[in-house]
Amino acid sequence: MAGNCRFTVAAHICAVLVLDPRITVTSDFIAGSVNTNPVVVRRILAALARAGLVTSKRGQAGGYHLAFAPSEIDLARIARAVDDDDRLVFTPNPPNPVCPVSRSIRPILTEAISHAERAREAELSKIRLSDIIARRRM
Amino acid sequence: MAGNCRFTVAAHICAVLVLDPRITVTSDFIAGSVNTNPVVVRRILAALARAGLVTSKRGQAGGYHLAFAPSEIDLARIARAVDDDDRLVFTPNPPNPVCPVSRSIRPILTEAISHAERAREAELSKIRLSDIIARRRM
DNA sequence: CTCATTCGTAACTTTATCTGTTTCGAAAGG
DNA sequence: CCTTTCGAAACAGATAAAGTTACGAATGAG
Repeated sequence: MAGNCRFTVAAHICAVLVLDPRITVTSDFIAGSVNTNPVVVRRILAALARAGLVTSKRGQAGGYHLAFAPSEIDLARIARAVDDDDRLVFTPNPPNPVCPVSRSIRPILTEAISHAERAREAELSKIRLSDIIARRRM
Repeated sequence: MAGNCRFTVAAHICAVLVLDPRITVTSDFIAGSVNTNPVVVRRILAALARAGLVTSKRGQAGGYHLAFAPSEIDLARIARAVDDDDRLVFTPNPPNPVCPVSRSIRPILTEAISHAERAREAELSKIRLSDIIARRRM
């Protein structure tokens, strides 16, 4: 698996939190919707909380809330919250200083990849939680 | 490691092949530039050959050639050749049919991710091998 | 105050993937 | 014939993700 499900699970979790914003939702309830373990859900929610997208409360009647209106949270924000910032894209081996390609290719590719990631994020930012809720089958 | 170095290594390999298109380059030589094992290089080259981007010849004076002019190969083409098509983005667990979010979120996210990937590819396609060679330090 | 509930987090297992390596057969040519 | 070189399988080690167990800390109900 050269990837992970954190982004889609995080989006799913956020969508559940939107369903009825008045209710404090427990990780146990969300785990039922996502069909996984509550600790897995709490791990994702911890990342979302670190990014300021959700708030949490412990104890009885505790659980999670969205920190923003559904129209203020887009998919790019969710992706940034749960995606690993420094994914390995270059071999850890040092470049061969004798080879002209080796000497110069990294900054060129770094720039290209950075532009590509920005384009990807821009596209994800077009979809907001409010759009997802509007399009769901009831 | 939630990722791999195949794309950057593949781009590096292609750039080496461009250096002098008259020469048939061995995986051993390329491995020296990339600073890794020849078998690793051949694995990447096998993917590039499957995509039709390079040709190979066995035996003495054997090795690899680009199948197209450097101006006809862009980074998106290289990425498509070596990237896993069906990366895991959804949890393998079945959706919970009782939950309205669970029932409807996958197609919505699938579409959003597909648009985002298209935007990423479009950006990568702007850089061609000829651009990379033109920008290298000699 | 006590106790049940719930989050926060660490630790561990299982599984999957990537990279590197060894090995060997097949093709190609000197 | 024999060296070179690719093609591909097989394996080890490292890393990461997902799931699970466990337990402490916070919170509020009674």
